[in-house]
Amino acid sequence: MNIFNFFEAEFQAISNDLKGAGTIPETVDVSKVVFELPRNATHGDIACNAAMVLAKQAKMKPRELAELLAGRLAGCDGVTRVDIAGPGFININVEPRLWSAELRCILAAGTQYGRNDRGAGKSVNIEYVSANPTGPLHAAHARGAVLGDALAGLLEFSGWKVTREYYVNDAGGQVDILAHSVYLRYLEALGETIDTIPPGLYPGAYLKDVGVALAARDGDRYLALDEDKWLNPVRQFAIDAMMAIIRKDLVKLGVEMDVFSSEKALVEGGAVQAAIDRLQQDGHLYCGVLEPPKGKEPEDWEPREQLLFRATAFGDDTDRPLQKSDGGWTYFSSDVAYHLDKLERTGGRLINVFGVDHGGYVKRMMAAVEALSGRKNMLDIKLCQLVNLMENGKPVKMSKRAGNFVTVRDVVNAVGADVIRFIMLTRRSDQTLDFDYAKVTEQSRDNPVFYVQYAHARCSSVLRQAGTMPDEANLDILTMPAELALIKQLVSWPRIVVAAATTHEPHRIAFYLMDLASAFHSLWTAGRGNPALRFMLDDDAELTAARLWLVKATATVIRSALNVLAIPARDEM
RNA sequence: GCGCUCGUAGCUCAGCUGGAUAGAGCACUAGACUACGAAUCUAGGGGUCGGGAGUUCGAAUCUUCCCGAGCGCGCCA
Repeated sequence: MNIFNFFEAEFQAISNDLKGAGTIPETVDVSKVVFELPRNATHGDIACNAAMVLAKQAKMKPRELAELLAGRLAGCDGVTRVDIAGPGFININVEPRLWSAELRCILAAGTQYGRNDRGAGKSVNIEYVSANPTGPLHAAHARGAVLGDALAGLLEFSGWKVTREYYVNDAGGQVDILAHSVYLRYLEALGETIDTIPPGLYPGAYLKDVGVALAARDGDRYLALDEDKWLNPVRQFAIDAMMAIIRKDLVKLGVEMDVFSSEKALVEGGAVQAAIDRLQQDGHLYCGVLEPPKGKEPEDWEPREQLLFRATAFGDDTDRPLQKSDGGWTYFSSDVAYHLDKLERTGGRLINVFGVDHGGYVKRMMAAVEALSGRKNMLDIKLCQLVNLMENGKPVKMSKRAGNFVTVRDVVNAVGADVIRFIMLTRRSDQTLDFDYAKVTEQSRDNPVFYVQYAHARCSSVLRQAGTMPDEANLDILTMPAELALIKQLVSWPRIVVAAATTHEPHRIAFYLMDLASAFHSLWTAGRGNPALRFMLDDDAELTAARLWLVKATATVIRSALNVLAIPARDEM
């Protein structure tokens, strides 16, 4: 039993008791009452906000209610003192044994410590990366990849049934351009001289290999054909080649998708028409003329009547067109179909990880999912800000026009997947992030990956030197402030998981790991100045045993948290 | 013009969905080394949380209006 859950359960009993006695009304809602570690350690071991949260409902003054509750809480097992402070905080001090009991839970659970069942086995679909199949993943894609993947690990750790999904935009104009670009390289492979790649086509050298491979497989059969004859096979070949590259890049990053969904298959299977029929039936569509956007009117704007989705009924700023002037579907309408497909397949919630450049797309997608599902909050969209690649503080130059950009593969080869996975989570996802090659491989406090891994390596080092672990230890004797500070940090892990999972914010795990590492490094160094604080003591086998278990628990929690991020812990640096 | 994401220490950023005297790291100052028990740690100075108004016991957090930055705004995806 988690110490916080213990007090929450005790509080539940106390409030029921008070309700029964008529001291507080039956209707009082205690769901916002929390027991937590106070920010300031001088405020005791555990703080409770109940008096402030419930004062209005109970029609009592916060301090008065606090007095009442404090009296009851003082009677709970292990409580040594209860104070009331500030506007009505109830600060509880407990016997150290309550903390060491938690330590035993950690050791019993191993790296499963922190897991919870909030998801209750329900399905959630996370769509991320979904880069166009027109080239290798570039560095900016890595952030979305890591965010989505960490989120997936986090939600699994919280009891959700997670599907990791990549949406392949293999229909539409971009892949036609790809096909034309590859066709040029194909001609080149067959001996024709290509001076310059015409503007509008993909100039990247990575397409040369694709042209060569196409020539090797199919020979010169497309040479004399008209475009409408070669376009389909060349396009398919190119898309397959690009997706093979992208999958390899993802594997290098440690990302393994469960599902790759094809836009082309969706469209050809009639899913768009089906989705539109569905919206039509439910009365969400109409034909109308859109106002041009104010302030920035496109030069070629022509008012025209078109099929529109009534997105404004679901909070969007304007209604959204579903059909292009040439009669084809807009990207939005195939995306509507795709989200309907995901809703039906998943039978649960959806999460999309988008780049910031798709920010303007969020409202209409939320609107569409609400219209399709008939429910709010079925879709959460995480926007991923830009990554600035740096080398010793200076931006890395990239020339898009020449087609040479820094790829995910380049970065993985330079610094390793573990470093990328961690560093990408050292900022909130909606904050821009500087990724400095030099700094992220530095072996110092400046580099959070190193700092965390080093803490784990130090734990391993101690355990190595100790040899075998003592079978039993009296953990109740771990009572020094620095020890208790570390234990409290360890005990926080399950709550971090819950908070990060419910807010869909995996960066909290990275920050937690840094805090935990800091608490451990601090305790470690304390032993330097004061030999009595060392983990292994020649003259005190009992304390040594207890401290070894503390070290073991620390390593366990670090490993558990790194596991969620799919980063292996290291035993040596 | 409208919308989205932001604005927190000199710099880079957290802030547990409204809680206590707003926290870290870097840098700066002063200290601690028998190197996997110094790749680290301890202590110190440093703030009008962009600005105004509002909501309430209580606001960095919620509402609203300004200022500033980035992104987006039918027939690209």
